[in-house]
Amino acid sequence: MTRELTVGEVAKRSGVAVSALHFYETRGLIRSHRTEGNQRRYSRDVLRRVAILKVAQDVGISLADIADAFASLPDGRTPTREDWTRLSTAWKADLDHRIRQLQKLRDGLGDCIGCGCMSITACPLRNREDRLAAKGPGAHRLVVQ
Amino acid sequence: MTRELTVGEVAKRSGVAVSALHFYETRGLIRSHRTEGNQRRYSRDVLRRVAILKVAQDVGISLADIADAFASLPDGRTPTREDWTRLSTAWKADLDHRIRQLQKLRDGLGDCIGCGCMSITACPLRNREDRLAAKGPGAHRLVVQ
DNA sequence: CCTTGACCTCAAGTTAAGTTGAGGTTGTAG
DNA sequence: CTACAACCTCAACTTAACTTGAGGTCAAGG
Repeated sequence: MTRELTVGEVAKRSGVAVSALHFYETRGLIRSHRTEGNQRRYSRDVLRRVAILKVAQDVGISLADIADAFASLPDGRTPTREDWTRLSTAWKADLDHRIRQLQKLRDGLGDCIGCGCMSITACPLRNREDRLAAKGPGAHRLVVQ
Repeated sequence: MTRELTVGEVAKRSGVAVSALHFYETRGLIRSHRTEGNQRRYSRDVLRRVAILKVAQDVGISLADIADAFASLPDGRTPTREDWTRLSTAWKADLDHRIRQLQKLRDGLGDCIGCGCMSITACPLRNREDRLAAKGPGAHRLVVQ
């Protein structure tokens, strides 16, 4: 019952495609070992990894950043409660930050988009507009759902 | 002083690259008219459009969706306060929704990632895990910063 | 007039996060 | 022992949102 899982089983249980699991593996997000016949076998905690991966991804964290966070998890053994807690703490700060940003935006929009305040210097949107000039052309922005 | 703007000026003021402005134009997000010598000229309200575009993009709204929203803006004339307010209202609902989702996630993570509750059926993460199987392989997810 | 910087178009390249397909192997059920 | 589903690898394709480059035009200063 606490048998190891095949890719197909993990795919079914976690809701991601087999090809996505292969891909995550190349990115170091999950690991597996192989049977005699070269087929992947996963230990059960891969399910938790994938679940957390998806949740993080949904809130706009890139796979690269998730990989960085996962790097703090132990390599050889199944993560303990403490290991996950460390991650949780890191995520929580990030989520708090994102929530604050969204709230700022929502409130800024409520006050500003329709208010005609583009002409006054106090408007967040207007500020944004002229301040960002410094950033100039840069790298691609990420994409998230 | 209320002269029209060149691409370079808009780029500098709005903090996006000239190439990005060209690109937005092909996507119908902004418009310009041409001088005798075929150079673009923008009316001042393009600055507001771009500012809002970037803000919306930052919170994870795709250009396609932004274009949809912008489609409700008047074609010929400069948008009025009412026009922007309509947009603002649409954004606000979306932002509220996103904020609620993030909060749910943050709280869920706080309770769940480190709690070892993967084994009990009440855990949001665990539920997510097995419920999503229905979705199966699907379209790409978007990417946003 | 000529140079120099800003513009123009169009095609091709880039990154993220996967998917799709071809060609071949494994494992299990009948 | 033979189907047939599930697995394997590797290369190529996809989408979003741009950037980069090539090859050529426009405009303002000296």
